[in-house]
Amino acid sequence: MKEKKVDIIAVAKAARVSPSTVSRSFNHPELVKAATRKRIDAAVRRLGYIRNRAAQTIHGIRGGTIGMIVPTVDHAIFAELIQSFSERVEERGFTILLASHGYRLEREYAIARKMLEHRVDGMALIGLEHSDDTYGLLQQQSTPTVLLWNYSDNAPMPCVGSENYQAGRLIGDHVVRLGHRSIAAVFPPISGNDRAFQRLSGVEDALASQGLKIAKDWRLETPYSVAAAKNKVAKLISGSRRPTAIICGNDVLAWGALHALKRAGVSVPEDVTITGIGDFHGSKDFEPSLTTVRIPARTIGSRAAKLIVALIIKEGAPESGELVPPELLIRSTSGPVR
Amino acid sequence: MKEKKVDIIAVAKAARVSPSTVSRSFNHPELVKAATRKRIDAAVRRLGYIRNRAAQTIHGIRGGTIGMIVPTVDHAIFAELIQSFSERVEERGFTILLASHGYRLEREYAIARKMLEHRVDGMALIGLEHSDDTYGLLQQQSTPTVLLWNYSDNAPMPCVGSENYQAGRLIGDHVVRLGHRSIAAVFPPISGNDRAFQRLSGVEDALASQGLKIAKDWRLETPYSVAAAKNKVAKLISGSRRPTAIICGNDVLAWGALHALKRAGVSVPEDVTITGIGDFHGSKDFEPSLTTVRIPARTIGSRAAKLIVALIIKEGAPESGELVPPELLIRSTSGPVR
DNA sequence: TCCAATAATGAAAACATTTGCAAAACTATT
DNA sequence: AATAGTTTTGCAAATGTTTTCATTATTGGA
Repeated sequence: MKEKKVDIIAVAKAARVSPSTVSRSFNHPELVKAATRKRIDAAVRRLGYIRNRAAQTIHGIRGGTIGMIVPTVDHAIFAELIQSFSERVEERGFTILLASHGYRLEREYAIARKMLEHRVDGMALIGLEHSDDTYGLLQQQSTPTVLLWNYSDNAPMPCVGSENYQAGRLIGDHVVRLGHRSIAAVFPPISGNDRAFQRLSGVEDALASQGLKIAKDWRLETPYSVAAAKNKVAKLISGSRRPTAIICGNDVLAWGALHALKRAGVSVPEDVTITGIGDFHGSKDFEPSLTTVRIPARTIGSRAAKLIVALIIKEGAPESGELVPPELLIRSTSGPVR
Repeated sequence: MKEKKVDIIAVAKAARVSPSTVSRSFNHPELVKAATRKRIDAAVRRLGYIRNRAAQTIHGIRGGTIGMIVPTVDHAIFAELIQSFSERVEERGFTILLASHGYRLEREYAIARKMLEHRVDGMALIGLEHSDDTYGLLQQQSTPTVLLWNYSDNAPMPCVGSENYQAGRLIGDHVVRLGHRSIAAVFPPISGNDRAFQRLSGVEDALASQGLKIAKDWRLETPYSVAAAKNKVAKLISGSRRPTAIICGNDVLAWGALHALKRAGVSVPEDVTITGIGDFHGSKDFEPSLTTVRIPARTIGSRAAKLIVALIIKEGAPESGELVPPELLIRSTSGPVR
């Protein structure tokens, strides 16, 4: 029966002050006498009062939420990114409103709109490829936005990330430098996924610089999963000709490849070189330890968090974004062609 | 300069109707004439108007957000859970407000409070172990809440998950049934982690039923990471005596163990049996394929989503929660003691 | 003790909506 | 053409806060 709604007025009554004073006691505590404040706090506790952010958001006050839209959360790499981003952003008093679009860009637009309805203070999107509608929406509302994961000098909005092209290039160069000429590639579908597309371009250009090319039937496309990659690669190596190197679009696919090879009794790197991209948790400790390109998700996440917060509270923010360079990690799964 | 704030009144003016009509056209479209609605829609588009959810939340209307607090997002298993939960919840028009507490229960309370300030429509927490304050808060505010991941008949709130004790028991029984007597365990820290604690209890009871016990120095505690587990296990097997089975608290730790063993040239399962818990993506396709207990994260996530939505929109919801049984998966890393 | 500062509080307007109720505009029926 | 009914619309009050401005209380000199 005590189900009376407890709002700031109820608190005011209980503390025998006016609502204004209660409000002030929250937002500008230095303006209210210590004794009064104590009385108010007591009332708050006694009544179990919880402030209504919605009501203050209405006054143009920041709500303290940042919208984040990712393709999916259950890829190791996004999970890492989300974690570091949200940690950093929480430290500064923000909470993230998270949603996933499953690689469907129209979904992304719809979600962004919804988040704007909730009056998020800022937005974080993955990658540089978004629908014109999405870009238009964000621009028109002039919502502080940061693009994560990918970096490009001429991105339409501040971005923090690596050049995925560069990552592909690094690994491609490494592989050709080892003398490989029969090279296969295993990549995720590239539609709606500019990261994958650019990595692949980087790899292709690296090969092309030596006049090399990936044969059509060695250009495998598989969903992001160990199982799928393992399958595809198992089939690949059972063929009559076998590549001497398999470049994978990310570490998860590389793990799949490694398992397929182990199962088939093919030794790595003696018989086949395998490479990944990403340097996910676990890649270093895989046996054999995976050669890959490190794209530092945690660093990106926390730099991006810092940037978006700066943009939101406008402290002469560097609107430009930040390039976090990828790094080639030569470990045990790659070796000279025998 | 067109920077005029565009609110419902601006739209009303542009469409030459009253604000009430605009509002109605959004919330009860059937009450406004088709022609008028069209005019309003046009105005909305022209002005780039975006509704202000905060202003409607104030009227007691549901905001369409569900708060979700997890220990961390970058553990494979939570990522999977979050993904399936959020997918299902988004289908029904909700968005999740996500935060992580890093296994610190006081943080969880603070976050929960903040989410309540944002007037989330419901809350989702991981596990059954929460501070009294948190439970009290949720109860007092009578916020629809669901506890994910763990199930217990006498949980104080509806929960959807598996009995982690049961999971531990299954794997423990399996291992002793294979004849193992020298058994080691590798588990994550159990403080603030009731899941891990219960799994371990299950395992211990299984062993105890045969009069077995895990030696103190074979009871390894390691953070959730392949690297850490690999390290610990490498040290373990280099000792003079070596266990014939290593039970790991989750699949990630088991992967670490497997890599350590491979590195040391110990064969699995001939020399040592390894088991995990969780059945994460990739465990089945590991070489050798990991024996584990499946705790179906996706199923749990989507059932929980369904439940919380039901609780929110009160459709005679089954307040009780749901038990999703774990399942023993005997694969290639476990075998009879030699 | 009185006055001027200064500190603390309250009243009322503002914020962007929704909604109950009443008025206005249509339709159909005679 | 008038009436009764029905559909659309607008007015005004309400929602839970914050904030500006004015008012009251307190304090420190003289």
